Amino acid sequence: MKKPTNDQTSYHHGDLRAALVCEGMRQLGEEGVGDLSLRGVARAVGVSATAVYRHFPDKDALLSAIAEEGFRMLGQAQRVAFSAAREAGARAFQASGAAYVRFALANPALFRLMFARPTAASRQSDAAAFLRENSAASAPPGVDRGLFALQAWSVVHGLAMLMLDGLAPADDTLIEGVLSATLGPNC
Amino acid sequence: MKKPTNDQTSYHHGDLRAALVCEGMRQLGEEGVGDLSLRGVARAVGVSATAVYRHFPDKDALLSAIAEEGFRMLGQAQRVAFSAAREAGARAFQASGAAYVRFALANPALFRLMFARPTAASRQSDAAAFLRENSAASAPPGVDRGLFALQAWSVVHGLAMLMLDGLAPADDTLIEGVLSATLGPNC
DNA sequence: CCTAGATGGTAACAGCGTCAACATGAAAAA
DNA sequence: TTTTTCATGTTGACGCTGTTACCATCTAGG
Repeated sequence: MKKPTNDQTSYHHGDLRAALVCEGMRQLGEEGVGDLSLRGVARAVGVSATAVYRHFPDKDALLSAIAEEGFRMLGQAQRVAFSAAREAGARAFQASGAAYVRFALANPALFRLMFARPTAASRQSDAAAFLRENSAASAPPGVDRGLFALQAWSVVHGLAMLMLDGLAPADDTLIEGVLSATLGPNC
Repeated sequence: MKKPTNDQTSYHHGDLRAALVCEGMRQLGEEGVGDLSLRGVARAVGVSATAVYRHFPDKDALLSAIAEEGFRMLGQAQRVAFSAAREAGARAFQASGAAYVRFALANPALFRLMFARPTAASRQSDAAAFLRENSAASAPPGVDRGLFALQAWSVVHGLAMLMLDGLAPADDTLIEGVLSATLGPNC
């Protein structure tokens, strides 16, 4: 058979690496980052703990892989929101910012994991690239593009974190309000 | 003797709780949050691991106490920067914002710990109170005070996080630039 | 067909957070 | 002063964790 088998009877798993990342992502949806154990993920996938080491050098690498997948999801959420906006330009950019915050609120543990690691491969992430590219469309004239992008990113990231910590109410109207105030009243 | 003894010979420690928080804070300055173990802190203080449980119900409580101390330090850093500013009002408020970011950069692991826990007693923290109180002085007229405070907090918090993760260069000029752009050009 | 290498499992290690049971000593009660 | 009490510290143990060394199995290529 050419396709990888998924039978429980087969000795080899087929695509264990993907299964581990997937299961890890799933467990992040139910518990916090601290409750995520290498052994637990392996157990859930139905494989011995040490099998993980055939695909990841250590636990941290597995977490990084999960985080990387998270960044991919976040980037896509931003792009979807951007495209879905009726008007292009500044308004669409704000929509992508709101999507950023909403993603964090919808996936608290994952979002925390993504940014909780200095080791992370988050540099030059998908989400970051999106922000840098599209912020220019919304930057007011005469303002440094890079500075504006960083400012926008800071606001959405900070707002997401504060709402995640319960330091600000996770209110959709509030998100729009803060973003409008930051990105300029011309929205 | 009326004073608590600090001799290594004495069975009772004197003020173990404070010593544990202090040592935990110290270790946070050298390693990451993940490398901080209850046993390790107890060992460094020269006490058995289970002695910790006379002062904290579990490890999480110890971490929360450390975080709480961190919030106290952060609040003070903001107040100092605010007072040190020559002009009062908006300019001083911006200075306190810059102090917020610099505190995060100076104490990366501590800052991460402070905000990495949904369980944290970070609600109604010292730093938060300061922001809410003093943001009014800098809010442009006609803008909702609460919204402005949240926006300002989001920017400094997000900027701190991004710089901590290496997603933005930890540049002092950059901090001032982003803050100026956000808090209004009237600074 | 057979062999080599990728992918899996077993057993064991030290370290972790935590609990139950016991020891100590300082301060209140006698 | 003597006695008792109770907060504080210790020992030993349990199950769990990440990780390693070594062995088993399957599958692809000669």
